[in-house]
Amino acid sequence: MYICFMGNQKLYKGSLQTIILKLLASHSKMYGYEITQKVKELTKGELNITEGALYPALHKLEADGLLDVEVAKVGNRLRKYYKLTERGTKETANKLQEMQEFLKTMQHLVNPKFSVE
Amino acid sequence: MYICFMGNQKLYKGSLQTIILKLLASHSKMYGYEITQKVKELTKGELNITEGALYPALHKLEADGLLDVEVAKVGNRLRKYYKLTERGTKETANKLQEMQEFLKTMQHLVNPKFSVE
DNA sequence: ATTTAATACATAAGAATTTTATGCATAAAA
DNA sequence: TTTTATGCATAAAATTCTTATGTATTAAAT
Repeated sequence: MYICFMGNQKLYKGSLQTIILKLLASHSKMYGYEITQKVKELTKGELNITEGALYPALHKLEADGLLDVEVAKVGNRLRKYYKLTERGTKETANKLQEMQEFLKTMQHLVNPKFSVE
Repeated sequence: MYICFMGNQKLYKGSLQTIILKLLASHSKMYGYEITQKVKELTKGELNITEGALYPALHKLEADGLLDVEVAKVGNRLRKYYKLTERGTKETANKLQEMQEFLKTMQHLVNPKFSVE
């Protein structure tokens, strides 16, 4: 199921990596499907990460040495648990700082209070 | 000149249209180069809109009926002044609301205060 | 009992948006 | 007088995401 009904979904472009890293900084160990559900929950359904975006992103973060993977078998089903590497932890701090900067800047740019300057 | 040295430039992906529309809502009439300079000023150099992104974006907004264009000759040089159409004004309100929603959601997602839930 | 929905992974084609790289031209400043 | 700033434009490549599939197990609903 890949229902993306939100009109502003495209605003999230570029922030997926940061979201994943932040979640793993908070939860220490998560698997893909769990991440999608947690994001959906935390955003009250506003953001639905699709598998087509999530899995390639996880693979890239792993390839970049920011995540370690650990395969687990639950019942008869496969799970891939991801967690931050040391480098991943450092990079998370950087990305979160950049995100805060971005949010602050955008907040200022679109602030209804500022008019003609 | 297309110097984009900011590391988090990619976070702005998807928000260019909204930025342009908001500026035109505040300034009533602007030309392309002016927009790049105003954004650079307002963001203290954090965001540098490149021409390769700006001009196609302006053309698309015009094609979508959100902007009207008016050509002016200043000295011997050309300027294309853009302003919001009626539809553009409505769409700006929508996009700004979506942006506020996005910023609020992201703020919550990356808030350092929230940890394991 | 059996179909549907949820869980869990994956990838590939296409779309959208942006960066990078040019190109042209005028005006101001070094 | 060469460089920088102003002012427009487009095209190739990169990036990132959506959409569309594919496979398979488990739980829930009919």
